[in-house]
Amino acid sequence: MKITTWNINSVRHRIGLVSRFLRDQQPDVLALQETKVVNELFPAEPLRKLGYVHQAIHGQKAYHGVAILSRLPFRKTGSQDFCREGHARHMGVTFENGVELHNFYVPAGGDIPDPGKNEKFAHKLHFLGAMEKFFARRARAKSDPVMILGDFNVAPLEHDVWSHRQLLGVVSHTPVETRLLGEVQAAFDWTDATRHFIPADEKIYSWWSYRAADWEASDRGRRLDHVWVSPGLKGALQSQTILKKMRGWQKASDHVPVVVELDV
DNA sequence: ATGGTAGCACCGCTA
Repeated sequence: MKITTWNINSVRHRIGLVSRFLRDQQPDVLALQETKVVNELFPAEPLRKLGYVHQAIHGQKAYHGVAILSRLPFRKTGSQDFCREGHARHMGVTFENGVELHNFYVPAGGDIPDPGKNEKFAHKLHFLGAMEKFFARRARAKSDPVMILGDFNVAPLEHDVWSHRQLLGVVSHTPVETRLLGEVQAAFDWTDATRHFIPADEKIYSWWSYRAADWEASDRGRRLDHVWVSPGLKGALQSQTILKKMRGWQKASDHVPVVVELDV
């Protein structure tokens, strides 16, 4: 299975880029975040024509929104309420081969890393806590084939950001967030597919701000997008790729896709 | 220390 995740920052604005990506990469599955569109206006038809006839979409007007597009049929689909604000931030599917996939768009959390002063940051911490609880309590065995992916909006490791020291106080890399994401990871013994293949002391990013004059020259990125697999799928990991060059495409999203191949 | 860009919806919000 070739599985991909991409924060698209408006699927309607970038439907041409999505099509190009699907033609180039031919993934079995594409999980999108920030689709920014209600289900009725989701561009289902062009994606169907490319072979992605199985679509589990969960959108809302203007903000957030997630979708799972697949060439492989689903046995089951559904979105859980991890989000106390009622945002469209999760979609889950189970494939016919038994692999279960959860697509998350974790709240960005605003600018001030203090849950007492910033309600958006409090919400982000609550959402991560809900993820931790969901996987800590779930009945399904860790030996089962489960994966979670998406825009987690947290860069957990020192070399997931361009400057660990300068970002310790910046939302996405604060100790409270990285500790909490670590608890989510420990709750199901998840393996971080990117770091399974890329050493922890090597810098790697999936997001570069739109605000840089030259994103590539300054290279002040962060690794916010993740693919995690259960202990039952760890042995099936074949490769991971972060498609940095796509940040340079015309009309690019500020995030690039993460591609993971599994032998299942 | 500041402000820089982008998308959507509406003249601000979220990222």
